[in-house]
Amino acid sequence: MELSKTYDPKAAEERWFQTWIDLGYFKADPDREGPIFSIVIPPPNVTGQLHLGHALNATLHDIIVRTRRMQGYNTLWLPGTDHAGIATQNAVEKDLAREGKNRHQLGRDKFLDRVWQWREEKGGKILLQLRRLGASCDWSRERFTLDPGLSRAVNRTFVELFKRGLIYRDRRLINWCPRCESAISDLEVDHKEAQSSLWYIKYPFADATGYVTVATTRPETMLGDTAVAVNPEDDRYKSIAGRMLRLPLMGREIKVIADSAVDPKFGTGAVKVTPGHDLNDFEIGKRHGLEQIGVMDARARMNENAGVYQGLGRDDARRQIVEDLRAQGLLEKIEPHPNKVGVCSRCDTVIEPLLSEQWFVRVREMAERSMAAVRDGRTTFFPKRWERTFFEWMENVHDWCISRQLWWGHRIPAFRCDRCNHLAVAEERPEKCEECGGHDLVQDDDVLDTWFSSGLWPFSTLGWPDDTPELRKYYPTSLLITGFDIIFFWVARMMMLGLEFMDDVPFHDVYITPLVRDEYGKKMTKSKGNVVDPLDLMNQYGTDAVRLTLAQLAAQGRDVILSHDRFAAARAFANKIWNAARFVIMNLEGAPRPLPAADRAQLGLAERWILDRLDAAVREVTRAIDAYEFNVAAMAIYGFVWREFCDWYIELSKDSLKAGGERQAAARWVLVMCFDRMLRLLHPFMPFISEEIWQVIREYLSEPGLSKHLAVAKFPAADSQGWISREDLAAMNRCIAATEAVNSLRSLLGYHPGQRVRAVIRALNGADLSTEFSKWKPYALTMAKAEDIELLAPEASLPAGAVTAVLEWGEVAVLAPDGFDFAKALGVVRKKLDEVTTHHMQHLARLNNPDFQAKAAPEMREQIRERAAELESQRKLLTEQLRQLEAAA
RNA sequence: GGGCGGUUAGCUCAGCGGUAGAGCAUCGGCCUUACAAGCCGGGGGUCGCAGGUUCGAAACCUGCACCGCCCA
Repeated sequence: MELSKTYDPKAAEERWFQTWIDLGYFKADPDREGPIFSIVIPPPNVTGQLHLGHALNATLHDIIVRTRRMQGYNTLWLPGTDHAGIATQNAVEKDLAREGKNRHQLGRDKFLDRVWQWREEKGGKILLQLRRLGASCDWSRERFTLDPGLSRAVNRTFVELFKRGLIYRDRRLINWCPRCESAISDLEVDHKEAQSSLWYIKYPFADATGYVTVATTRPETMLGDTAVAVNPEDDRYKSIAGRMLRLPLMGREIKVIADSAVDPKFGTGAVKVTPGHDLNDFEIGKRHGLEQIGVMDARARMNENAGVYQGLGRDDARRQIVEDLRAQGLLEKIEPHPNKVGVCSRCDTVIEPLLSEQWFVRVREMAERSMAAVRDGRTTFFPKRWERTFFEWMENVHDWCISRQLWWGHRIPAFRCDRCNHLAVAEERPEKCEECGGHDLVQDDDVLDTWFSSGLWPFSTLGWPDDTPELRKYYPTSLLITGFDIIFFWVARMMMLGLEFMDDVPFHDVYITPLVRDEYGKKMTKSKGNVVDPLDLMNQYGTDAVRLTLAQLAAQGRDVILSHDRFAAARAFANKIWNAARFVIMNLEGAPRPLPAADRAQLGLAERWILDRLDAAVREVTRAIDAYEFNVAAMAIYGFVWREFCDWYIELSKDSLKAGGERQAAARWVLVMCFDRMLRLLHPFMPFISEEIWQVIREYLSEPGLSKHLAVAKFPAADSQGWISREDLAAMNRCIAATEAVNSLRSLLGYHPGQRVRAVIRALNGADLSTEFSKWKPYALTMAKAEDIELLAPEASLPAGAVTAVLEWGEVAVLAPDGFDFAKALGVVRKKLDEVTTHHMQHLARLNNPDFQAKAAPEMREQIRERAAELESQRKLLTEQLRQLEAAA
């Protein structure tokens, strides 16, 4: 097969993904034997578009999933999306608005039809994008939170929690988005810095004997005031506690109360209390039995409790109220005041704390169980420190408001009897009222928070509440990979609900991915316009290169900062592998298929060395993946492929390949062997190019039961016997060091790259390297383009007219060309001498330090002593060398 | 206000108690038939600052500065 000169990612990407799917490689089979590895995708928003966070997340998922699959695990990676209540409803409402319509005109059923239609046409695009990335999910098991099965799980959960007394209904102050016209959870409120004002308002005493000035950031809510509060320790106000005030504009009488929650340093130290519109005031109100008056409606317009202001929006009301207070002489002053306002994380509208009747989940006990599970290590976070974040939130968790005043979502399974007002909570609509037997049952209008259904994801997707083989086999899942911003929203909910309903944690490990930032370290957001589209990157660099780059950048506990250079480097790497493959394949021309295995006892030093290096890479990559050190794994493969296999072994193999016979056969076998295992190692990171190449290599392999595709081939394991002795490994390292020294000298001496040179080597301290030298001399000759390299006797002197490099174990000298200006070499030698001298001094200082002698570990003392001796020899050689150069120059 | 993380070569990051590393970029030399998305070679860092612990600190402790994030 001919391979083109550069790698074309497009062709391979299109070819293989569909093949893998068609052959069902990614399908999980609960009946299969083997250890289990299961993972459910953090369901992206059905409205979502792939961004780099998803791309990173999916890449890491795929790396570990492919690895486990190749390692023979019974593997499940289950994909899907969530219905994203507010986001999706917003998207469709926007479409409607463009047509000049709104959902109320359509009515609930028609509107829902429309959302489903939208979902069919535009939703779930992100899953296609994940396929493009190569995600090896079991696509036949794709789930959606509003699927019938998952909806049944939601109903069951709701009813059960209700029965267990963990779901209740209550009227309290909740975060209300006046644009979405729905309650939202604390977590869906973002706090934004705003430059606001502090209004100082005079509240006259009811008996007209003066006034108290209160400071407020929200004058419009004063219409709902039911008290003014002061701190009981505040001497300024001690005398007025208990007196009555007349609320301006409204005229009703309110009391001055003392409550320690009041901060005497804020404003005047006296604050208005509005239990109907402020969470703190709500708490104060409860303590003092104050009335709660809501003065706004669902769209944050003033309501019937707002007197003459009824009908005004809250901003207009504020202006009007301030105006009226001013006119009545009750506005003392206005001060600028930086303030944090809560806004809806979905639509940026300022949140209104609103009194309303909602459904809540009591989470305390479930939170305790979740924390215990993490404390016991039944679930472990990577990196570990995120456990703290998890605990902090769990410890301070409030009951979870789960009802949303939306249409798109799971409708709450609660039914109210029109006749007797009895409320029944049931999975299915009851035939008749269990109290009065009436037939007019009205289902609750509200739907559930999307996270309520997402919280069931690890088991609802596996068939719960039915006892399915999937559920039994794949729950608890092995691993969850997600971003830290989701720990509260989702991880916490899954933990609570998993423990509550499955009596076991939903996952054993939680890997928290880094956050992806742009090249300037800024968070990518649409509003900043610095969003990089992963699909553009894939088109530009190839999917494999994007994946490898993301893996390389994913260091635990750090943000990922994008760099185009890194993507380009990964693309270069893909090309490097491609060309290495071309080399190997060209040299297999005429070789038998499969190749006969070489006799390992007959393998040369270089062959045993590269096989050993490969094993080292296999061990390191395996270890790193197990530890979720994706960057380390990626770099280990990169280093092996490029620095060891390509730079050294391929070059060394050329002589053997030319030699023909046994040597050629052995080199071919080693090349194929290395390439095969290298590709297997690489496959989880770069699935497309590895499969593309492997298909060609495969014909030369003779493994029993060899799979048709790399996607399901066995992941490599290091050879148990080992390929090389300690001595031979050291010898090969000396070969490499000597070669590098010769090349360095070639460059210093100004030899043309093609020109052959003569070099000599002399071991330090009388060591005899003659045996090993005979083994590696041919390699050094090739790699250093040397005409000859001679190993000198330890006592022999170096030839005149040569320049020397000093290594740890000896020196290497290359003859200078005619007319070489030796002065050029002086700088290099001086620098080296300085370096060695400095180190030598440091070592001597330590050895001469009595404390070091007394306290350092014996092995350390020995090590330093040896090293000092080595440095001293080097110093002598360099000094001598310098003297000679000075004489020659 | 409470908490977390970061600060190491121009850039992006490893290293986390005993000779300061990688990749990219940069500079010099090469079109050496696998690869110029390449090959060979070189330069480049008082490891944020100040104390402390230690025979020994980039690493451990304390404080500070700056950057980023989370929670209130």
